[in-house]
Amino acid sequence: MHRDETVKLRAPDARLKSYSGYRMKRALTVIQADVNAALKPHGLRMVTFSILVVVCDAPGIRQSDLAKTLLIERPNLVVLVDDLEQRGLLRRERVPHDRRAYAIAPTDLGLSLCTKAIATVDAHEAHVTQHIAQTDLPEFLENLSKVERAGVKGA
Amino acid sequence: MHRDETVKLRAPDARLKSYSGYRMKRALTVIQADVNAALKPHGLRMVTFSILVVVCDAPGIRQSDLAKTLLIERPNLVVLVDDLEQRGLLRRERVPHDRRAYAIAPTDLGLSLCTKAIATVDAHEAHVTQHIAQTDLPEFLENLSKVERAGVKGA
DNA sequence: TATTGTTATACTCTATAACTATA
DNA sequence: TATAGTTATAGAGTATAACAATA
Repeated sequence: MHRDETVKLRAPDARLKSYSGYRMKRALTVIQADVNAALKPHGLRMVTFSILVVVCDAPGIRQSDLAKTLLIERPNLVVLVDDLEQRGLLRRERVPHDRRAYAIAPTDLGLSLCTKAIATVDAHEAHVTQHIAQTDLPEFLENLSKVERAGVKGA
Repeated sequence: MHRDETVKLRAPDARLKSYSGYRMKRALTVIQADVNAALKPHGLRMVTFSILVVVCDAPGIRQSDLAKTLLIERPNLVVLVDDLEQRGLLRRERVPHDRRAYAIAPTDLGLSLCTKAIATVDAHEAHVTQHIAQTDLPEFLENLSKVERAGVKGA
């Protein structure tokens, strides 16, 4: 075993750690796998959970507004809504005065699943942020949004 | 135009915004597209940049340690290293006393590209964090690592 | 038996062009 | 002309099983 030098060397990614994008990617990789595992019993992933929550919170939202809200390209949203619709969690209804558009609304099944899934994700969120002081949490969340706003799409 | 109600309504994703994973995903989507665009002239993406930086910073690192460091599955790393090797940016060298392993080292070309790419990404990082107070930045980065450590893989 | 690098594979995510039907 | 939803497609990212060579 020539490799264990006892002396603790500088981490190979020490330089990368100065980049917020690198830290964010690592953190997200870990907790997304985690939340997806937590949502699996509900038959949901992080994306489909997000869609369900928005539709339950803003029933009748247009599909295109849903895409804009979640930063999902419209073509990619189609199959996701298809999936949730086929499982009876939400419905595509026609918009009265615009026959191009669809209003997305939750079914009773969708609403009840949403409530359960939210409880699961809330518990998970508490776990994820356990090492951050409660008082620092709002600032942390706000800083994440500040980073988002600094991107080209937000500027 | 029946839809503009003048009254500013609650954002449809208001509830989702209480989740760090949701905010992180949004922020990362935006800035990753941004940094990838900035790295494109160098022929690099965020992943390949990360690999190059680690290899330049820890020349001779084993391929498997590189994978562990960057949270990349070994099979997925192979093609990435292939790409950088074929472009003459790094080399696979044999490890003296373990003929299974490869030590990855940068070429002169790789070292010089790395220097240039780091300058690009440093400038980009300054832009990304422009809305965060300088004094808050270390805490923000540390909180991202705290989230990572809270994940199953780190606990 | 375990580990290193590899191949093959599959599923998800992201992004763009182009079509249709409406406006 | 422009927009909403859709189809098709391609490129990335992520994950697992299984193999050969070596420890």
